[in-house]
Order: sequence, then C-alpha cells, then structure tokens
Amino acid sequence: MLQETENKLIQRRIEKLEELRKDGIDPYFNGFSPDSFAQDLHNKYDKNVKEGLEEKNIPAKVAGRIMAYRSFGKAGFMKLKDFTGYIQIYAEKNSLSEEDFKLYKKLDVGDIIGVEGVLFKTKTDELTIKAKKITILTKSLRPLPEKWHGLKDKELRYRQRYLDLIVNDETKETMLKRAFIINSIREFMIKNRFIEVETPMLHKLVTGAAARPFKTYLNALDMELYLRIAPELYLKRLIVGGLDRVFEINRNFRNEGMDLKHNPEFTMMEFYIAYKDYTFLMDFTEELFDFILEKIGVEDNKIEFNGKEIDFSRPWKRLDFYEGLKKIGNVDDDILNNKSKALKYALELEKKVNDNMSHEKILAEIFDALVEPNLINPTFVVGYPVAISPLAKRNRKNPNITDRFELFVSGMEVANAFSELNDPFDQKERFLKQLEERKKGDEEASMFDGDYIKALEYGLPPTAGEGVGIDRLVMLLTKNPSIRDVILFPLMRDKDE
RNA sequence: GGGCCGUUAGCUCAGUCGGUAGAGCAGUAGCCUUUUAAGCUAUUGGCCGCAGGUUCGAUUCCUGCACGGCCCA
Repeated sequence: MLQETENKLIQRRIEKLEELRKDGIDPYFNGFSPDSFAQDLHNKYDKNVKEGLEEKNIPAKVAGRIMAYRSFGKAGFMKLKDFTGYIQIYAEKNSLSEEDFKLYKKLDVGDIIGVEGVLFKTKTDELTIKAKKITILTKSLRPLPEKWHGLKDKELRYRQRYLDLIVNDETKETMLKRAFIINSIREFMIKNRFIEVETPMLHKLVTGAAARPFKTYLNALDMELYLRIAPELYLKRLIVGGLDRVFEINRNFRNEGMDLKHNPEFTMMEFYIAYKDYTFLMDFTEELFDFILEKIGVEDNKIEFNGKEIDFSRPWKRLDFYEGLKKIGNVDDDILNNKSKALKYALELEKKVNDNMSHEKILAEIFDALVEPNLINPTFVVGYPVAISPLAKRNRKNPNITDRFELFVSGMEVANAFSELNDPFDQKERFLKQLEERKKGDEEASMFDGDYIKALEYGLPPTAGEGVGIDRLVMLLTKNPSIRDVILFPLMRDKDE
C-alpha cells in the first residue's frame, strides 16, 4: 500500500522518515519504556495547585500517539494519547537538546513518541509535561482523519477499526465497556461457583440451536466439519461428567442473514447448572443483570435504548407464548388451532413460511412478527411448544409445552433457557422428529447425535441451562442500536482497493 | 430478498437548472516561547465510486453494477 506515491501527504511523511534516518534516528526505535500513563497522572496531580508544582520536579515518562500539535516558533504543545487517556506535552527550545528540538519540529500528528520531562500546570491550569527528552518510537506515514469531525463514515469505521479507535473515543469507550461487562459476567459466574470451560468450535454434527451452519473441512482426517452454532450438547456432556456448574463465553457461527441484530459470528455465554430448573434461571438471570447494572453504575435500574426507557426493576414480566399471541398479537383462536389458517396468516405477514413447517414453527414466526417488537421492558416468554424446543424438558402438567423461557428486551431476544431434557427416550424421539423436519427441507433442524443420547443414558442430572447473547446485551448497555458497533471487527463484504 | 438514501481532496462537507469543481481541517512555506479546533499571511492537492447510454460536451440527466447506511421482510 505504501506505493501510493502519488499521494503527496504520504510522500512527504516518507521524506521526513528518511531525513530522520539521515540524522541517525531510528524512526521505529524500540527501547523506550514509559513509567506513567496519562490518566494516572491526571488522577494523581490534577488536584495539585499550579504554584510550585514545577519546582517539585516530579518526573514523568510517557509514550503515546500525537493527537494534536500546536507549534509557535521556539515552543509548542502536543496532545499525547495513550490507552488510558490524554496528557499534554510542552516542548520548548530552552528545555530540549538541539537534536530533540529539531526532532520535535519534524513531528506530525499521528506519530508515536516517548517523552521524558517534569510536570507543571499551564496558565489555564492544565496538567502538562515539560519535555526534557523526546524520542520517536514510530513514524506514522498516513494522515489521520480530521481532528474536529473525526471519522464519521461508518464503512471506514468498520473496515479500519484501528483508525476508528484512534480517532473516536466513543468507540474505544464502547469496546472497553464491553470488556468490562464480560469481566463482570465472569465474576458473577465464578462467584456462583461456575467453572469456565472451552468446548469444540469444530463440530461433526449441527446441534444445539435452529440455524444453518458454516461448513469446513479437516484434511488430516478427510472429514467434513461444521463451525458450531451452539455449544449446548458439549456443555451438557460436562454435566453428565459431574462438573455440575459450567459456563462458556465464546463465539457461535450461524450462516444466516446480517442485519442490525445479527453478525455471522457472535458471542454467547452458555451455562448449565445441575439440580435446578428454569424457574431458578429466571431469578438467576435477574440477579446477573442486577450485578452487571450495578457494576457499570446504573443506579435506578433504568436505561434508555432506541429512544425508549427500559426498566430492569425486578421482578420482570412473564408472558405465556400463547397468551402473548392472543393478547399482544391479537391472533385469533382459529389461527392458534388450525395450521393452514396459521400458514395463511403468516404469509400475509410476509413471513418465509411453508406447508412443510410445523404449526408451532409457523406460530413462532407470527410471534416474532407481532409480539416480540412489543416486548420492551425485560420479559420472560414461557410456555414454548415442544415442537420448536427439541432439547427442553416437557412441562409436567401440559406435555405439549416445555419448561423454557426466552428473555426479550427492547424487542430483542437476549437469552434462551430451559430445564434440560434428560430423558434419553424422549430426547431420541425429539431428534428423530428433527430429522423428519430436516428431510422435509428444514435446513435449520437439528441433526441426530447418538453419542449425546448415550451420555443421557449414563444419566444427566436434572439441570437448567441458558444462553445469553453478549453482543445484544452490550448493545443495550452501551446504547448502540447496531451490533456492528459493539463488535471490534464486524464482517464486511469484500471491496476491491 | 424489496424499498429509500449515500459515494466529490487524506478527513468533514458544499456545489454544478449539463460547459471537467469549492470550503474548513490536514499538508507545504513564512512569522510567533503557555496553546486548547491556537493565530496571521501565502500556497499545494481531485479518474466528482465503476461501467455503459443520451448529448457537440456528463461529476451533474438515464440505465446497470459495486460498496455502505437506514427502513421493511
């Protein structure tokens, strides 16, 4: 890419780099180790009064990228950015060696430098380092986006996230918050004695969710494999193995459409806990959210998202699947009772449905269209039909529905949980049913996992399990309506350059 | 998959009722030792997304394509 010699801005910087080399300066010098970070210096010394600070001769050694450069003849200021924040640098001729002052005059916005000096405060009371020594650590050859408007073009921000991170502090804040949220979740799980595990990404069978997979190939064993759509069956094998409380925070891959809420690879936390059921998980999920909200400093349990207030105060609403269809979706009884009427109605709603689908699956599509968008405050939807829940335990009173819930917030599915089906006979039937669906053309139907049945035959204790969509959770808590804004490197179509 | 919008200088954006373009920032040269989007003076920089059509002439109008955004499914 450096061959773009026609670009004079880059050309000029390459010239500067060569001038540095001529002066015996390594423009990629690696031998400077900072002893302070910008934000730490502010935390420590912002309170100090201006008078006498410089006389205290407090040394500071920092490294970072030049984000602003204001020069006037024999002195000037720079705004230096490191991973914690910004610190101002003052460079004046009298305080620097002749070589360092010459170097200073050659610096560009974007260059990465190391600075040693002493702290003082400017006229306007800003904590600043008076440079005694300046070292260039990396010459930057490309000009940064404009200092005031930054980088707005979303396409460039996603494709060149490094630039976005340099220039747009909100992006950095979002990603730091994401890391913090994930750490909080981990802390909560470990506090509750869960064990963090890693299960395979490469699967021989497509199971654990209703989705189309990515296919790949293992040369060594001459074997077709799939990138996992969910870790569910492996995690439950670990419960069979006696680990009792396990969780995994990792990527799933689903070969489906991309939109505001979907990226082909996305992050889920799945967890399983023995000797509990789905009602426990509702409480546990509320507690988990309480914990996270408190950690990130939400005090009144309320956040704003997409212009609407969302209240996480407990207990959250519970809504039966069929009740929801009737009362929120205003769906007539004959649609609930008659498949062909449901199909006709779903088609009117422009849903991609066909006659091969089960009645329940069609109802789920109608639910998706008419009910989900109305579930703004956190809502546990319960009473999902067995036909669309092949891994969930049947309800004892009504064998046509399962002990399962999905959590919706702001119209988005954020979690899915159930009491795990641990009866190997029933599980086998469900798998066979899924195979039928698959034969009928449902590419999202589960495959038959014989080894999993074998594991159930050894005995899966009564267990509850849940998956939480981490990206969507981060969207809510960082007020980003697009999943691409909470993923560092969202998938983008190829573009010829 | 459908609809709408966008693509002009490194970045943020104007603009041309069709006659090959402009600002601010960045860059360059100069002045300036406490600036905060520093200031002042001068100045460089463009396959106007790509391909085709209409036209004497297209960055502008039309069609197609690519990429992106938003909305719908």
